[in-house]
Amino acid sequence: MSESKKRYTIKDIAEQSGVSLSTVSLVLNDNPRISQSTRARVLKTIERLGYQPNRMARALAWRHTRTLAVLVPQLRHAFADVYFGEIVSGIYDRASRLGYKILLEVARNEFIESKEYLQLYDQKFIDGIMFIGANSRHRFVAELADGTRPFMLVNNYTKEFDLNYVVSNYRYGGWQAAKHLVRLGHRRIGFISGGVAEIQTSQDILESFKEVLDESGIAYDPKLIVDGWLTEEGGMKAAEELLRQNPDVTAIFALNDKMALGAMKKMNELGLRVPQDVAVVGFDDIPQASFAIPGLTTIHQPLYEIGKLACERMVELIHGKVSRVQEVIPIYLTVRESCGARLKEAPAVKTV
Amino acid sequence: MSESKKRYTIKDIAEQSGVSLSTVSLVLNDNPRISQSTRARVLKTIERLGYQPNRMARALAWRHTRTLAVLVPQLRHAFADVYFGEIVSGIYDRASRLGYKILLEVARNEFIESKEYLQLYDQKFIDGIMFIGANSRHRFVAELADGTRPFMLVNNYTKEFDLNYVVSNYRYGGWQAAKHLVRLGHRRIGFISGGVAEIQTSQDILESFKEVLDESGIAYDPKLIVDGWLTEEGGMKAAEELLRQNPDVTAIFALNDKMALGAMKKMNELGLRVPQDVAVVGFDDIPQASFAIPGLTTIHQPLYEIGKLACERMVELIHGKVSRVQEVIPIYLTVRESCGARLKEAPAVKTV
DNA sequence: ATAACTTCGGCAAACGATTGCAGCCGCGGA
DNA sequence: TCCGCGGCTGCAATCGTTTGCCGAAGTTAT
Repeated sequence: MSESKKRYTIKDIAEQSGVSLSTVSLVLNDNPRISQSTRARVLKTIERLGYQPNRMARALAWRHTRTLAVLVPQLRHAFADVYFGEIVSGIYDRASRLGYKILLEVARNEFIESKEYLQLYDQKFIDGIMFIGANSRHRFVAELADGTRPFMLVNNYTKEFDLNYVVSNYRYGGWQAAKHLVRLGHRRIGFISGGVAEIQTSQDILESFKEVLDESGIAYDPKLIVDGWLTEEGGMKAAEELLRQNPDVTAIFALNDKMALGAMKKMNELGLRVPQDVAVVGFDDIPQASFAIPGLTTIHQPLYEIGKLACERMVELIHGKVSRVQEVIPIYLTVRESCGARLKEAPAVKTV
Repeated sequence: MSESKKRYTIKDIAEQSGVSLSTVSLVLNDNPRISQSTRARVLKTIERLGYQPNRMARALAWRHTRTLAVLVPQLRHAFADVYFGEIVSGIYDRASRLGYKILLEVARNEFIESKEYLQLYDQKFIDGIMFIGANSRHRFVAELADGTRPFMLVNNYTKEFDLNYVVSNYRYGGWQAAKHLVRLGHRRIGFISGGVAEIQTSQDILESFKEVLDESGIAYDPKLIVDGWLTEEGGMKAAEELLRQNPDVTAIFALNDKMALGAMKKMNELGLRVPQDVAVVGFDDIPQASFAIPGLTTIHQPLYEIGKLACERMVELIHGKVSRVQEVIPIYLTVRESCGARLKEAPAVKTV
C-alpha cells in the first residue's frame, strides 16, 4: 500500500547532510566553490541514499538534454542493415562515452510532414540530429542548413545545401577501385550502379569510374552501366543483364558490396569463375565481403569509426567549439581474391 | 547579434490570447473545462506563433517521459542484425503511433556495472525498458523482476525470474520443424544448435526436437548435435563436422536460419545437393531464407509483429492497464524447397 | 427574488533541479 | 583592535508546465 520506495530529491540530500540545496547542486556539478570536506560529506549522503538526480529537471534548468537523435531513411529493413548498423554502433559508443543518449528516428513521411525534425529541437527534446543515409529526395534538410540547430549528415553530403557532414572520400575510393581493375589489364569493365540519381556519393563513385576510364584512354560505353538498386538481388539481375548484353566484359565494378556479392552469386550460377572469367570489385567492405569465396576485393569503409568521429564532431558543434564540420575521410582498397591480383594463376585478360 | 528566434513559452501564448497560463495548459491537454470559443482562440495563437511545448518541462510535471528504452545485448554487430532490426522496426512503428520515443541502449559491461538499467528509471529519463536478445548471463534482470519498474523481454523469456515477456512459441515451432523432417522419412537428423546453455528459447527448440524423436521412436544420438554458434560461419563448420562424422545423416535441422544457410553453403561446396542428398530446415525465416537457392524451409517468426505487440503491451504496462504480460505467439512452418517436400523428385530417403 | 447548481477560468503551489548574488566567518596586516 | 579580503554557503529567482482549489457569472428550480 505505502510507496515505501520514495525517490529522494536534492532536498533530502541537503537536509540529511546539513547543507543547503544549492550546495548539493554545486557538488553535483563539480563546482570548485565547494570545499573538499563539504563535498565529501554530501557525496557520502548521496551514496548512502542512492540518490539519482532527476534528468528532466536538470534538462529543464540546463536548457539542453544530452540526447542525440539518429535519423535513418525509411528503408525496407533500415535497422537490419550492416551499413547503418556499423555507423550507429560507432555513434552509440562515442555518445555513451561523452554522456549522451541516442534517440532513434526514422524519416517516414509522417515524420517529415509533421516537421518532427524541427519539433524535436523546439520541444527541447534533443540537442542535435545525425542523419545517416540521406538522399536528394529528402528536401527537408534545407530547413536545417541555417546552422541554428545542430545537424549533420553522416557518411554523406550534398552540394545543394551548406550542411555539416563527415564523409568518406568516395571519389578517391572509386578511383582506386577502377584503377585497380585497369592496372590488371581490364578494358571492358561493367559497372553496376545504384541510387546515382539521388545519392551524391553514388554519383561520385560513378564519376570517378569514368575519370579512370578517361585517363586510361578507354572509351566510355553507357551499355556497360546497369542499375542494381543497391541490393543483392538487384546485383544478380544486373550482372546477368550485363553479361548477356556484353559477353566481352572481363570485370565488374559494383557500387556496393551487396551488389558485388549478388553479381558473384549470379556468375556462380552461370558457371563463370571469379576472378578467372570475370573480376569483381565492390565498395564498402561489409563483413560478408571477406567471408565470401573468393574474398571480395573492395574499398574498405571504416563505418564504425566514421560514426564515432561524426558523433564527436556533433558534440563539438553543440558545445559551440566548432561552427562548421565538413570532414572527408580517406578510404583504401582492400585486395582479396575476386580480382585475381593475388592469384598465382594469371587472370583471363591479356595484360596490356 | 540579437536572438530574434526566441522560443515562445506558454506564458507568451497566454498573454497574446488574453487568458491565464493555466487556461493555455488546459487547452494543451484537451481538458473539457475550457469552452470551445476560448479553446479556439488559444489554439489560433499557438498556431500563429508556432509554439511548441517544452517536452522536458512537461515530463517534469507529468513525472513520466513517454520514452522507451530498447536494450540489445553487446553483439559484434548488434544493430546490424536482421533479427534485431525487424523487432526494433516493429517497436519503433508502434511506439511512434502511441506517441512514444525510442532510446537505444546496449547491455555493455559498463551499462550493467554502473546499474544504468536502474538509473534510467530513477533519473526519470524513460518510462520502460524492452530487452531484446537477453540470455541467462544477464543476471541483472533479476533486479527488474519486482514489477516496480516497467520491464519486458522481447521474443524471449526465462524460467528463473517472473518477468514480463512476449515470445514466439519456440517449442511448437521446433516441434513442427522436426516433425516435418520425420514425416518426410528422415531418421538420421543432424541438429545444429547454438546458445543452448544460455538461451531459454534455444533450449526449447532442442527439447522439442528430442520430443519429436522420442514420439517417433527414433533414438536420440548426441553425436548428431553440434554447436554452430548461431552464426553463418559456425553453421558451415557444424555442417562439415556433422557430415564428416555421420555420413548417414539425411537431414539437418538448424536452430536458426543463419546456420542453416551456412550449412547449405557448405554442402554446396562439398558437392552435396539440397534437398536431394540432405534436407535442411531452419528457424526464424529471415529474408535470405526465401531468397536462397533452394528456398529454405523454416519456421516463420513474425518479428516485426512481435515488436509491435510487445510495444503495445509495454505501454499498457506503463499505464497500469495490465500488471503482468506473458504472451506466447503461435508460429508456423513455411515450406520451401530445402526439404524436398515440394519437389517432384523423391527425396534421397527411403520412406519408412 | 433567492437558493442551489453549473460552467468556465485564474491563482498559486508543485515538479526537481541550477546559478547569480549577497552574506558570513576567520585570519593576517596595520 | 579594526579593517579588508578570501573562501564558503545559502537565499531566492528561474527553467516551462501541470493541476487542485476557489470564485465569478450564468442557469434553473422554487
